[in-house]
Amino acid sequence: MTGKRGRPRNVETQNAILTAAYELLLENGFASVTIEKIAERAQVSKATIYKWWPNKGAVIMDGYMHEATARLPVPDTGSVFEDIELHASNLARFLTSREGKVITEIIGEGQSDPALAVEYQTRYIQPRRREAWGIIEKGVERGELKSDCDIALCIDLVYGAIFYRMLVSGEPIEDGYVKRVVTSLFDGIQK
Amino acid sequence: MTGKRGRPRNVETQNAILTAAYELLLENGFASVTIEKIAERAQVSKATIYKWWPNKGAVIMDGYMHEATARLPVPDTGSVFEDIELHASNLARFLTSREGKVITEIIGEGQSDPALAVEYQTRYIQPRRREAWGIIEKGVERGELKSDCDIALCIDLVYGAIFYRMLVSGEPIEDGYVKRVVTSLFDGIQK
Amino acid sequence: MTGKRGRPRNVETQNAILTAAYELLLENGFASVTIEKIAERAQVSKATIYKWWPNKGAVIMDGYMHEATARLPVPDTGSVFEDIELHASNLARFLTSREGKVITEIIGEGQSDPALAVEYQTRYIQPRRREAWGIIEKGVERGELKSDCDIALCIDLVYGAIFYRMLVSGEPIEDGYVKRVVTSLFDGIQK
Amino acid sequence: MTGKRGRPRNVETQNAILTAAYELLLENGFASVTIEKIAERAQVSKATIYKWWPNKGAVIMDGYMHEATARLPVPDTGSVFEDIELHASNLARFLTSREGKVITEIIGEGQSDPALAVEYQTRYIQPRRREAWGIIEKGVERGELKSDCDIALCIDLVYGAIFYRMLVSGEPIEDGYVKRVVTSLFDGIQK
DNA sequence: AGTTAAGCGAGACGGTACGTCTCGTCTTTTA
DNA sequence: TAAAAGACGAGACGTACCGTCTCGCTTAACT
Repeated sequence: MTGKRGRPRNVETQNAILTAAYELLLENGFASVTIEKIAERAQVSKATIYKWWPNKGAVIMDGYMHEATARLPVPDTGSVFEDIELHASNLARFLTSREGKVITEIIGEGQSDPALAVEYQTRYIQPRRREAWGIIEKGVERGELKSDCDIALCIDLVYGAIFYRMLVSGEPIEDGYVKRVVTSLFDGIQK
Repeated sequence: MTGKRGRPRNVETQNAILTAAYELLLENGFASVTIEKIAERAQVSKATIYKWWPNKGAVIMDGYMHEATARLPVPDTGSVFEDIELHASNLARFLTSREGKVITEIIGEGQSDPALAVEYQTRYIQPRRREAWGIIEKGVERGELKSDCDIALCIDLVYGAIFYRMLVSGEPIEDGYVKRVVTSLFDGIQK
Repeated sequence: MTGKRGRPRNVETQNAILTAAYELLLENGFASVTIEKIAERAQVSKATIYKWWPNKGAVIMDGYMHEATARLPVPDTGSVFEDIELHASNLARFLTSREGKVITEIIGEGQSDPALAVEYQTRYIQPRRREAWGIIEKGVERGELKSDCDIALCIDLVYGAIFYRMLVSGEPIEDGYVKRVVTSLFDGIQK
Repeated sequence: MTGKRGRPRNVETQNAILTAAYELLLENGFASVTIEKIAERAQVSKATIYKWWPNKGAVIMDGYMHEATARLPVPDTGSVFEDIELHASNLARFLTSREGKVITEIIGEGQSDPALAVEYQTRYIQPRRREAWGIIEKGVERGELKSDCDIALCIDLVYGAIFYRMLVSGEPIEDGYVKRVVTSLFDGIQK
């Protein structure tokens, strides 16, 4: 009775939409991506897009996750310090790239669109956090970090500093910045 | 010869515009504020608005700075730890308020609008940073903090963590969070 | 071997479509009947409708002929005057009813849809004309009317006046109108 | 206070819209005229059209009245018979022309659009009726017609027959048809 | 006092995108 | 093999804002 009745969804169509959305995103930035332009480029009817996504944010987010390039490897050198510095540096480098700029725009849009915020949190931010969590956990197990170390908090501190520069203060993330962040946190700043 | 010829600018008009912009901002959020609605509420012609501001972001930013309530006091207890914890807690409390939500929306919009980004950086973020800078500087002078302490970095770490929760991870800023942030940073996390 | 292979055509389906079309027609008027709504109400696929009818006009016309209520009786009192007056009065009364309104809408649509026009002419108008023709013919045979009477023209005059009020001038067809029409035509208007 | 405030309406714009509407009407018929196409051809924003007309029917009706060619002269030969026959023949000839076909479409559309119906009745049909009224009235005054002649009814009969052929029965209006209509009506059909 | 330049409200306008609707076609599965 | 379910491209709908552009009126400073 149930199962698959009717004409099945055309995967080509979906791909065309997501690809078009991503291309436009890279070309012109979030603000000037339009459902109309996506439809035109993907050779697709607007109605088809509205059938499968509730709004612009959702299509773009999906397009981003669909097209965005390969996952960065999670480092495992045997040293928490080096691992976390590598992982955070990779993030910083990515955020300043053409592709990375795009997720800062998505995050920006998410400030006025709770549904979009949930999307990027679960699909982009949390996976990244889980990687960092594993790195730090191993550091605790190896005895490199205090045994009562609050891992979530450490993540907030390191990655917070990077996002803060990108999203809030606008200052550039110069060479060695991440290393200084991690050093300060590891050693503490108190005399 | 140049001087002031013609009818002078009406200050009432400017105030009406800024107030209307701010009210709409609080009522409906950044995304649904429009120049058209501002003009209607302020009993002002759209052209008048466009004459004095280049775009929506600028009016709203100005409206925000014009109306936003009293400055928070900069604490000075004699202890860096306590001062920075108080200052950051005030910020955190503010950001989670109705009024504070509004600047996260402005920051969000700034991700796709460089001019707006410059505005909130110079008019909101940098003043806050200067306050924090003063607090930390005094801590260094008093010998509470390492003498080679990188003050800008410390600010990034503390305030970055808070903004990160607000803008990026979406996790709530629970009671005691700021204290834990400052403690971790002061003591370091290394064994 | 050829005969009837596969699933046979379902008569229920046809009825459901025609009934649905007619119901929607009565409820909302011609303009807001859509193939989509017919399909939904008849629990039928749109493709099935398109398989059997070329367009909306055709389904509605068929639905109308399928469902429209009993034929009016053709009067035969022995007097042309009375017969034609009765027949035309019946038409006038019908045209001003809920159901009758519907065919004026169909005729209206027919002005931009030649195929539909042919349909209602052959299936509705011409049968009515043939009835009138019979009535008048008898009047000629009985010697009540001039022997060289142009029957088609007489029909045009009587029924034309009624349709003219309905479709063109928009004036109501008040009591006694039809009688006055027939009287004027029988007696002539010349002094 | 009242009078002319704000930028005045651009007459060129209105003309462009009405002309475009009329051209499209002649080219493709009522059914395929589109607000979108009118806007495109008139180099005008859709919003401007919607500002001044409530719907497609209204623009087209206005376009028709704006562009439609010169009024036909009202004949005055001294004979009612000849005058009415001329007047009705002119109408018949017009209705079968390219331009005339267009008002039968408008009348058709009016069957599902009461506002449009009121428009063409007051702006097209009633003026024509008033002309015919004058012709017949003079005939009564001259003693050519019965003194108790119901003028409105006479108009219904003559013009009704013509519209009936155009809108309802679909039969062509051949040469001499109008003369036969008027003759039958003048002489009566009764023996 | 008269002239002149600018401020300003009202509102028209071309343009662009929105999200919805219906059309008519096409592609599956089910009976 | 007929039919339902339903995906799909096309394209019009009517609405909302954008940013620009007349208008005509006001208001002051400069003649």
